[in-house]
Amino acid sequence: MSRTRVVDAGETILAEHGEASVVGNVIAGVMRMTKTLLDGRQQIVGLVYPGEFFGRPYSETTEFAYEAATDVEICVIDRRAFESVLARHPELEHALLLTTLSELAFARERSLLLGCQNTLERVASYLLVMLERRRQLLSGAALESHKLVAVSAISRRDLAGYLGTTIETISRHVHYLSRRGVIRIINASHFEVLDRDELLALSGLAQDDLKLFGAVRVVAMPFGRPVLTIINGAARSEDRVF
Amino acid sequence: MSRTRVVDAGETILAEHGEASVVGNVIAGVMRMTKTLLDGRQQIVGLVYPGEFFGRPYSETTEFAYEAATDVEICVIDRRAFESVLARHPELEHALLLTTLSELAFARERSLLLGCQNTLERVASYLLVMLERRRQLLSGAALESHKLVAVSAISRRDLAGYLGTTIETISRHVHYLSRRGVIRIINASHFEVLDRDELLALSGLAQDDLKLFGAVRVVAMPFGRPVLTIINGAARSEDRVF
DNA sequence: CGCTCATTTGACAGAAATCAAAAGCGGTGG
DNA sequence: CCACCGCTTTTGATTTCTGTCAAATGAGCG
Repeated sequence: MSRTRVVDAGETILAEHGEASVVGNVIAGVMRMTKTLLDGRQQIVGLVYPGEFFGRPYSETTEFAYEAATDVEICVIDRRAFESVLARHPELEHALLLTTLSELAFARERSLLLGCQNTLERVASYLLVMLERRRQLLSGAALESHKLVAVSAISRRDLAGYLGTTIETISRHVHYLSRRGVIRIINASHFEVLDRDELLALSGLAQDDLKLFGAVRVVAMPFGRPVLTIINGAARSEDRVF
Repeated sequence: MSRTRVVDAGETILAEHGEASVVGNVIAGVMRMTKTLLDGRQQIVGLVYPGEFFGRPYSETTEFAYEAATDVEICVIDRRAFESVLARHPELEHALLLTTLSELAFARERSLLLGCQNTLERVASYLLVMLERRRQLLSGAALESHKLVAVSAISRRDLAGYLGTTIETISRHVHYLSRRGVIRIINASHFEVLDRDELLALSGLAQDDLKLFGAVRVVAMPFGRPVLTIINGAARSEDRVF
């Protein structure tokens, strides 16, 4: 029922306001979800990481575009076929509900970021999230606590689009954090976090706000080759529903 | 299993990062969902209108506060009791999934508003949404097309919090729209839209973006007294699942 | 009628976008 | 191995938008 596709960076998988023909999940690489204003201004409303679900079930059309932010390997299935699988497997539909509820909480968390954090706070928040993501991917044992490296998988341009700012502003703030000794710049996409507490303070977020990033974000789907499944922050590999 | 409560404007129904003890739906009035930064800055991440569902199923804690933006009448049920109802009624869980998917699309639409629309565009977008909401509530026959009145149910302060701006900025833009003849100010919360096309142009949104506001937002829950149920823009009253 | 609170209007300041130029980085080919 | 080219990132100067502070006006209400 499903098939694997490799898509080059920049290619569109589903167009904005187009037919919601397929759903699927990302195997490798990162997808971006974008919305565009009439004059061309564009906002990245979400990023889809390996193991995560993408697409729009139960709708004929998409609300935003799904594009490859990096070269991606994805597994796709016809949307209607997927819906009929869900109808036959309530436990899978339940899993999708849990994922969607988490995504919703996450999307609303982003309202806080875009609505009332300044750009320095946004950069700090992003670094904290990248750090958290990395800590989850590496299992507890493999993670040396003194090597707190935040890795940004996407281009600076996409990062700016995601944080609702510009590449210039991000550059300035990253270097400001470096000068203050909060981070060490390894290269344009790798940052060693020297003072996580300070970064948290600079983000303006409450400790509890970061818990959100450890929630269920991945739902193992009944198709595709095994992907990393993350459930409540505990990483397990090689999970497969069917 | 459920009970009706009346809550005064300003009261908190569920606290941020508190126990997600109950879920429910709004019968009358408007609730706001808020998140607060450590220094007190606050963002309204969502509004809950009559007939709409609120609360956080399948989580022990809330990600944001639910407060009464106006005096509200709500119907509440213990969260765990609700979850067990869902477990026994897959069709209800399915309905909740559809609602959650729509809410998610809506939350992401708001990322566009907060991330790359200027404050005038946000005000224009809000007026268009209020107009759309009103057109849906009034059935086709009752709606005189030449009376395009956008009604804001919430205080100016809450509106500012929702649009990620200030009351002063909103005031300036509303009066600018009035001077340009795009709207007529009836009073602080009622605006007659004189030129909907111009408002749409000023919002920067594509026509299709507004369709989103006509999607399923209400799920009839198996408790509470009958509420107005809106399904795909068609208003029906007195619907009840049980 | 006067009180309180919300809204409007004005002046000003600060944050961040924009525009422009320089520097850095990576790949290619001589 | 090094020079060259194109692209991304960084840095600087300037402008614009919008938030902040403060005062005036208006609406609602006892």
